[in-house]
Parts: sequence; structure tokens; C-alpha cells
Amino acid sequence: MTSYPNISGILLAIDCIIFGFDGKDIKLLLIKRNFEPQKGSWSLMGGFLEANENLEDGATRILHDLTGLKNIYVEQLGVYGNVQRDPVTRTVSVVFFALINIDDHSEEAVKLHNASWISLDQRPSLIFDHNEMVYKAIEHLRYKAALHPIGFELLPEQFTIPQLQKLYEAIYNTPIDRRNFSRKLLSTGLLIDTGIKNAHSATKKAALYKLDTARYKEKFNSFWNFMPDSMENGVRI
Amino acid sequence: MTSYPNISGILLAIDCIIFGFDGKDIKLLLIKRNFEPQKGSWSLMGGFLEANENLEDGATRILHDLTGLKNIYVEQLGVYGNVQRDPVTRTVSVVFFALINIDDHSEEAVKLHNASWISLDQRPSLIFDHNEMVYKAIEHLRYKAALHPIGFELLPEQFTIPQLQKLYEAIYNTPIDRRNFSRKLLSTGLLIDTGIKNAHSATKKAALYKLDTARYKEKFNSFWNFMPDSMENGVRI
DNA sequence: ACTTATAGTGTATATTTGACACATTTATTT
DNA sequence: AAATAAATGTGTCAAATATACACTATAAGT
Repeated sequence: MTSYPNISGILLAIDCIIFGFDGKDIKLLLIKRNFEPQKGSWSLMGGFLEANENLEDGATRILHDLTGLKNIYVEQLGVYGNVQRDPVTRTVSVVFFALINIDDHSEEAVKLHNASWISLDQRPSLIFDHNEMVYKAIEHLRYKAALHPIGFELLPEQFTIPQLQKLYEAIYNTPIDRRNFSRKLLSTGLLIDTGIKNAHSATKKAALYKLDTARYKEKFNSFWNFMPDSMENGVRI
Repeated sequence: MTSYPNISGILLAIDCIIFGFDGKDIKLLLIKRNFEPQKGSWSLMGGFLEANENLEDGATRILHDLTGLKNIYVEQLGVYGNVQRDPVTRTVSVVFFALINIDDHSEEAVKLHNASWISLDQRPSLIFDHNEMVYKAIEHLRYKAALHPIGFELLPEQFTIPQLQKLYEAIYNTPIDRRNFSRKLLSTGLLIDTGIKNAHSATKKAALYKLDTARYKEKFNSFWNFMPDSMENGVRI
């Protein structure tokens, strides 16, 4: 057997939802298309899957293209394949969810692609079903950040607790009590005090922390409070 | 613009992971292939996406084919697209996660496809990357059931609390305290006492409950305990 | 009537969360 | 140099939730 009879292929695209945090707002990296179709409209960064390319490799390629970065935090968000979603021809899009430290991106690469960082509440309407994708990504960010320590992916290697709090306030669009937040975060055991104080501050300088990466990996999945202790780090079949 | 130049299509398959619960064990509906490739091996139920078919419609079609059921609980689980995953030709598979009430399936349809219900801990090795898919689905079931009331999708319309407990014990492969479980479940307000008692019981007959479907929809997403009240049913941008 | 097995309800204790007060640090102002 | 403003860091109490465990109730078989 060397082929499947009577089955024809479908175009496979990859679209990337890229989140950043500028210290105040959650931002999306969007492109103003200088190519067809829908030239002049806003959209997610994307591209077609190449013939001998794995899906994750395609996402990595596209993300690197736009940001100049490797080793980005990426997850599959879903597949969008409605028959009419792309007016040019039927295209199924695999959507990836990416979190980056906004300070690390390459400005030249972003300029080259006519891309911009845009705050969630100022985002323009996007082409095709990209609005739907972004909506789902925001939901996912909120869901995931409530249960897993992914917030750190949006921050520089060293960060302060107030910074982290502003991030969560931006994600959930709600104020959080400073003292309870600090207690909760420190109790995770994920933060290591670097001993250094934040230099750029007009008032009391906050302590800079870094992530305990070993513990981060260990604790990434220990979230559920529904089941008894035995599940903590996974009784698995 | 009526086409994208220099891009060729890829075969798109759909695979379905179908969970059931027989009162004791979580089961998977798997097929012993009586067709090529890998005739004789075990695999998930699947098929190719049709030319004018949406992804979810394809999943619905395939699920109906095997179970005789409509209105099945379905979610996208992910896309598997490694270049070498299908030895015949490159195929990208969109995987769906389905939960059904095992009593409702059509035995003829299952027999026709040479399918069987198999307990998780007795499942055979599957073709291609289907083992990986199943592993992810089990993880997802555990994750999701800890946060959302999806367990009910695996039970008949009327069920007892001890039945529900056995289901959760099967999902997490761990014993749960009867009294705390009952209190927790009742406190969700999702259960309506039908007033009927379970007939098939050699001892004290348990009360039969049904799901409060209005409240179920309402509460489906109110799970996170990380953020303050304001999030309960979604402050959204 | 007695036994066995399962269902249903209650209660005391420990742990976690939520609301809030006070003290500390640093640049700027007086 | 002392006072002020703005932010950081630590502590405490009450309420809510989770955990562990004991007792009572019902149905069927002996």
C-alpha cells in the first residue's frame, strides 16, 4: 500500500497568537498585511506548512521569522477548518499560542513584517476567523495562568513581585490584593530571591526574583484540588 | 486572487477517542482493523475529512458511524502531523475527544466496524501515534473532570451518587472518601433528586439524581479559584 | 430477629483564603 | 536635614473550605 485512493489533500496553514506584556498591558503581535489576500487588513502571523515539516517545527519557524527568537513557549490552541473560512481556497489552520518576553523580540524582524504590538483592548478586527482564534487564546491564557505558572514566560528572567502582580491584574482585568498575592506566590516555592533590588524605581526598590526552574518543571502540573494527595504528581496508568 | 501559488495539499484525517464507563472501569472504543494499512492491528476509529465538510462535522459523522449516536460530547484534543506518522503517505490527523453513555451505543454499528470496548489498563498497543493520542486524552479527561462537570457525559440520564463516585475513582485510579465526595457534589447544586430509588441493588437503594441542565451550562466554566469573585462568570474584554 | 452490605448524615479539626493595618524604603520637596 | 509621597514588605484575625472519621438507616438473605 503506497497511497490512499480517492482522497485529495487540503491546504494546511499555521497561525500564531503571540502574547507579550509591557509592564502594564497584555499585547498581541499582529501584522498589517502587505500581501494578498486582504492586503491592508490586520491578521495573525501565519504561513503554510511546508512539505517535509512537522507542525511544531512550522510554528517555530514562523515565530522565529517574526520575532528573531528561538525557544519560545508554544502550545497548540486548536484547528480551524470551516469550509468557507478562507475565501481564496479551502485552508485548514493549526493555531499556536505563544508567550514571549516582549523585551527580547527583534525589532527589525517585526518591522520587516509590518507587525506591531497591540494592547488587547485596542486590537483591530482581524481577517477570516482570526478574531475567534484570539478570543479563544485570551480565554486559554486566563484558564491556564490560573492553574499553571505560565505567567513567567511573559516576564524577563528577573522580575519583582509587584511586576508579576501587574501581569496577573492585566490577564484578569481586575485588581488583586497585594499582600495576599505576595503570600500566595511565595508559598509556591517557585521564586528565588536574587538578593538584588530593582534599580529602576522612584520609591522603595522591590526585590528581584528569578524562577526556580527545577521546581517549575516539577510543579507545572500539580494544580488540581479536586482529588486527594495521591494525585499530586501523577498516579498514572 | 483565486488560489495560493506553489502550495500543495496534505491529507487530513480525523481520529476519535471515545470514552465510556461501565460502572467499574473507564473504557475506550477501539477498532481491530479489517482494512489496510495495518490490517489486524488495533487503532482508534477514524476517517478522512471530506472535501466540503467542517472538522466538527467530520468528527460527528465518524462518531455516528461507530456508535449510532448523535449529540455526543466532543472536544478537539489536538493535531498530530509529524512527517513520518503515517507510513503510507503524509497525513495530518485532527483528534477528537468524545464521552458517551456506554449503554446508548448501537451494538450493530460497533460489531460492523469490528470495534470493542476495552478497559484502559487492558488496552492493546495501537497503530501509528495513536498511543500518544490516547495518553493525552486520559490526561485531558483527568484534567478536565477535576475542573468541569464533564463526568455526567459518561453516565445515564439518571444516576446515583455512589455511581458518580465510582466514576471519579476510576478516572483518578484512587479511592475517595464517600462522605466528603457526596457533600462536595451536592454543594455544586448541579444535582436534582428525582425522588426515585435505584431498583437494582441488593442492599439499601441509592437515590437517583439527574443533572440540572440549566445550572450545568451556567456553572460549566466557573471553576477557577485563583482570581477574585469578579471572574466567576467572566469579565471579558 | 440477626447479619451483611451499602447508603446517607453529622461533627471536630486543620488548612487555606480574604480583608485589612502597620512598618520600611527611597526620591522628591520644603 | 526634616518632611512628604509613593511604593514595597510583613503580620494578624475571621471566615470559608477541606479532611478525617463516627454514627444511623435501609434492604435482602439467613
